[in-house]
Amino acid sequence: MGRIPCCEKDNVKRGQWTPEEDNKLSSYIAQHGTRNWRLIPKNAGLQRCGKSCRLRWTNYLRPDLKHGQFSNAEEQTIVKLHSVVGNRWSLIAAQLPGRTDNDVKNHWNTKLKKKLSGMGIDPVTHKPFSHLMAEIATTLAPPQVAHLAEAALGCFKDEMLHLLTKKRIDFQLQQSNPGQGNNTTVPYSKQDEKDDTVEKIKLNLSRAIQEPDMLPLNKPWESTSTRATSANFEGGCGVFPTSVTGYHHYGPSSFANEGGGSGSPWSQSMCTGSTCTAGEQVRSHEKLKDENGEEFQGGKEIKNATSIFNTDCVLWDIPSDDLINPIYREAFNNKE
DNA sequence: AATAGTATCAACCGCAAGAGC
DNA sequence: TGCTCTTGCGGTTGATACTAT
Repeated sequence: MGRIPCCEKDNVKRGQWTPEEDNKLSSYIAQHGTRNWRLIPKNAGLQRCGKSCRLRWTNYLRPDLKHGQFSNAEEQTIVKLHSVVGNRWSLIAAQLPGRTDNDVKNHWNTKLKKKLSGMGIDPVTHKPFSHLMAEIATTLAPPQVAHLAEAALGCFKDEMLHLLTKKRIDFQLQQSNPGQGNNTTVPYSKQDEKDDTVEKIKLNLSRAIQEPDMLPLNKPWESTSTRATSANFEGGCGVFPTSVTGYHHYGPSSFANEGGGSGSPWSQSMCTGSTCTAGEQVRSHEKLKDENGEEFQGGKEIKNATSIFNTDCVLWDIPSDDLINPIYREAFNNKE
């Protein structure tokens, strides 16, 4: 028979809230609190679903909310946290007083994602993807590149292909004009040229081409052994699995050593094709282990999200200048 | 000035897990 | 232990505002 609806939809108003409705809800909650959202609309004289009331209150009416633009510092915080926890908007929002998960999510989707993408950084992995894909582009035929770009970077395929096209030209120019190859397309292209990670990835890409189906389906982190291991915290810091190089460290070191670390720049995209995020890899209810080997659970169980961030391995308990990708820093400093 | 395209963000949806019985 | 209800979450949608042509 399916799921029981949370309320009688026929008798429920939907869409934008009016000021009168806001007043009714606010004054009711001021008097009675927020216990039992199902009853609140009834008691407050609102023809709304309880869920809708809760959302309106938490995302808009709550008196402690900020409604203005995101500050530079807030944006930096979002980017940093997203690089560690992925799309765990509630966790990120918990670090930003006055901001809701919806705010953060919207801001990420409408502004920050594009900003990073425009900077040549994959917003999913927070790694500069251009140098890697350019390497691949020099060795593979375009259809293969397109296929792999899609598999590896999912929803950023278009941006990637754009960069690839540009990069291929740059590389060709570089090769034909040695010494003049001033590649300004994307930051970090020089720094990682010898990165053996690239070689490893290329090797795996070659294998992927031979077995195209493996890309979206191969989810090693779902296997019992890998899953268990990947959920562990190494030394108290987050370690994410990669199907290519073992583990990708998503802690300060990987920022400090951007692009030169042991992790695969595309490991996260690789893992689920188009929609994988760090958050999906450390699912909210997976058991995690802290540095003492004690289990805890991510996400919803952690009512006070700061508990994660106040451990000995506080990823951002470090001066932001030491932590954040220099590319980010530059971009944020140039923030319009 | 009109229209089309794009960006923004409030609101909705379904799912999953916790709480309580 | 299992069921129901409630709550929280992340993804998605749609209305509106804004910009370009």
